[in-house]
Amino acid sequence: MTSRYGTRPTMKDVAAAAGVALKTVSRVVNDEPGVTAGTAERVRAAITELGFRRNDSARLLRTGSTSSIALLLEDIGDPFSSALSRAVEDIAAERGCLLFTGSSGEDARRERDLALAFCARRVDGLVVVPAGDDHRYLLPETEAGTPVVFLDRPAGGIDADTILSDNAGGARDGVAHLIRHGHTRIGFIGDLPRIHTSAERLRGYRRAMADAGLPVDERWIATGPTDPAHVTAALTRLTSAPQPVTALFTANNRITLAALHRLAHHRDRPALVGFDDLELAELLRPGLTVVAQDPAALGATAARTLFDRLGGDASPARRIEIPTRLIARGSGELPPPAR
Amino acid sequence: MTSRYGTRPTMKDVAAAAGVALKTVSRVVNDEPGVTAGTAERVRAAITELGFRRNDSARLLRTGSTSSIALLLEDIGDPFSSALSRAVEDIAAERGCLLFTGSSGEDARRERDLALAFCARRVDGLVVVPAGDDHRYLLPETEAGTPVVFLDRPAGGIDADTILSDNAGGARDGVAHLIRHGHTRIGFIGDLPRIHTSAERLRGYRRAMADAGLPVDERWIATGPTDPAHVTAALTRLTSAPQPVTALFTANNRITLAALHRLAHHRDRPALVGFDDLELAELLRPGLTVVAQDPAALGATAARTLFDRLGGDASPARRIEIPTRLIARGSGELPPPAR
DNA sequence: CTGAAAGCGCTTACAG
DNA sequence: CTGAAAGCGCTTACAG
Repeated sequence: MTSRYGTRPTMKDVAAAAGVALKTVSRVVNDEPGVTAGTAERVRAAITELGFRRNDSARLLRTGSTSSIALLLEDIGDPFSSALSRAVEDIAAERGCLLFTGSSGEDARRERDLALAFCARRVDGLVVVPAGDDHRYLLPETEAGTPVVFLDRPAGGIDADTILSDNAGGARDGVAHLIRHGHTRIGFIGDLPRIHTSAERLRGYRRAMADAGLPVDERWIATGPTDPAHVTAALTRLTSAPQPVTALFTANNRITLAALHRLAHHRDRPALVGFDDLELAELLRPGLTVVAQDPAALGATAARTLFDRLGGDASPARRIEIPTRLIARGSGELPPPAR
Repeated sequence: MTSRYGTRPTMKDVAAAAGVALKTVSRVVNDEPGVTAGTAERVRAAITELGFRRNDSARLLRTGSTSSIALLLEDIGDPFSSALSRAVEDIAAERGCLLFTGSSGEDARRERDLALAFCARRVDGLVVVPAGDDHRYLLPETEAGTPVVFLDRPAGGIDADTILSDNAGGARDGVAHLIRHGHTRIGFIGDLPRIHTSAERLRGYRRAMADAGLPVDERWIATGPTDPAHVTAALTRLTSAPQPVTALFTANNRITLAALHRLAHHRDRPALVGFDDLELAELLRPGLTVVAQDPAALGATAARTLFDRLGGDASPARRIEIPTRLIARGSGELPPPAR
């Protein structure tokens, strides 16, 4: 143990200790053929004695690939992002790839800074959950051969692989479910309409209503910020109108949560279907009926697409929609009040 | 745009294009002084024209630090791990550090492989949520100057900074809460006792009972695997004995979840306090009373400790306990049945 | 089977 | 103000 604190032995040190050339050490470390058993033994002894461990960053600089990819999320701390991460990590691990993760916090500027920082590290590829809507800043990177796959939301200004949930189809299914249970006046509470997922879910709502031949009163549709105060206000407006809605479709988990809080003390609860599943949904009374996304499939598909590109797939950019699943647990099967 | 696909321009290319030396390009890229405005302008033009972006991996090889740290979790996909990640990422970002994350899946072997892979990349430091109980494999790394901070569970065979929840104190608070509400026969359902957090929480249970002068019947204590089947069996045993317990302390979120499922159809529900908070806990009827950990504080403290070490702090290894918080919502305030 | 030289893309240390 | 040389820790390409 001669290593001074903070100084690591290099192949050069090992070579000197074993009385061989650098290249011979490299051969032993990498299990390359062409080293006598005796020489290899001497080298291994020196490696153990010095506590040598190969510097992979140096190795990878020479090699050209970094064996790492980056995943840029909205917020690694939320359950949806973390489920995506796990799926991406598993696929990366199969390929011997390490994973950088980073959170944009919905800030387009931070998304850009992080993405470019990852590219500057020369990650082999990038999976991005977009925060902003202009991704032309990534064009030089993709042109230089760093593949980028967009996840959960579409990118702007760049033609690249995109993996999305079937937002419109899922919302349509959820609303159709409410219609099947006798509802005709159905409210929609959603996020800002400029957000792609939000617009798609609203489209699904309209489609379900149209498919059933039901008219839509525009006052039944509330889009805007998803903080509890706004959601609560929208909910009150929809349920206390002269002709109140008898059912609600809440278009994401934050909205569903706020609505549940508001409805907890509500008599004559409207039926409710939410987009996104929640942890204790089946333990509520009534159980919460949801349109669940499949984050594991989203993440895995994004990662596989990325590795396909790294493997040389040069076909046109793909756009893949992952199906959602309706889980009926009670709240979506409440009948409308008898008139 | 002369970049061929897959080939990135280097400082050498920029230098040639601008008709200057490599070093001058470096100066411009790094905003170092000592370049005339005109020269700098020529260099910048060449950078833009070629689409040059500095290779930070190469830079960092020369510099010695990688400006990255790694966080090794049990499973990035679970809410506790992801909350830790976010906290660590925020502190790392303040320092301009990128974050590798990886999941051991509770497998000691995988923990080791991942930790050493990160060390081989020469991350500046490592935060590890232990899966195994022998971490001597990290001794050469810490000796070589790579600081390691252990999080959520203690390490084995290595003297290093450790950040833990106050598991014993939290469990004691939860059980004392049940005692204050009139319970004397209180069941404990916990994980395998060889797991540190599990043993500590059991210790807290015993302490609360002893502090109140209450005897403990060993049949009230069930430790073992935390799959729903085992938990349900334990629960049935505890609540259907001749002298059943009137209250339960469930020692982690998986156990609490399984217990809630089992109790949903139960008349004369026992009071319940769970260790770990759950997302919809306050919307249940009764609301779920919990002892909540503070993953944000755990992660932030671990990351700060790591950066203290990187900043040169060479004081003895620290062991920091983060307080828990009792959140009363109803289930823990149910009285024992009148006799 | 073994090794000396060149190079991955940068920064450091020094000279003009 | 500018640059030529050496070096970070490895691998590649080639020679003996």
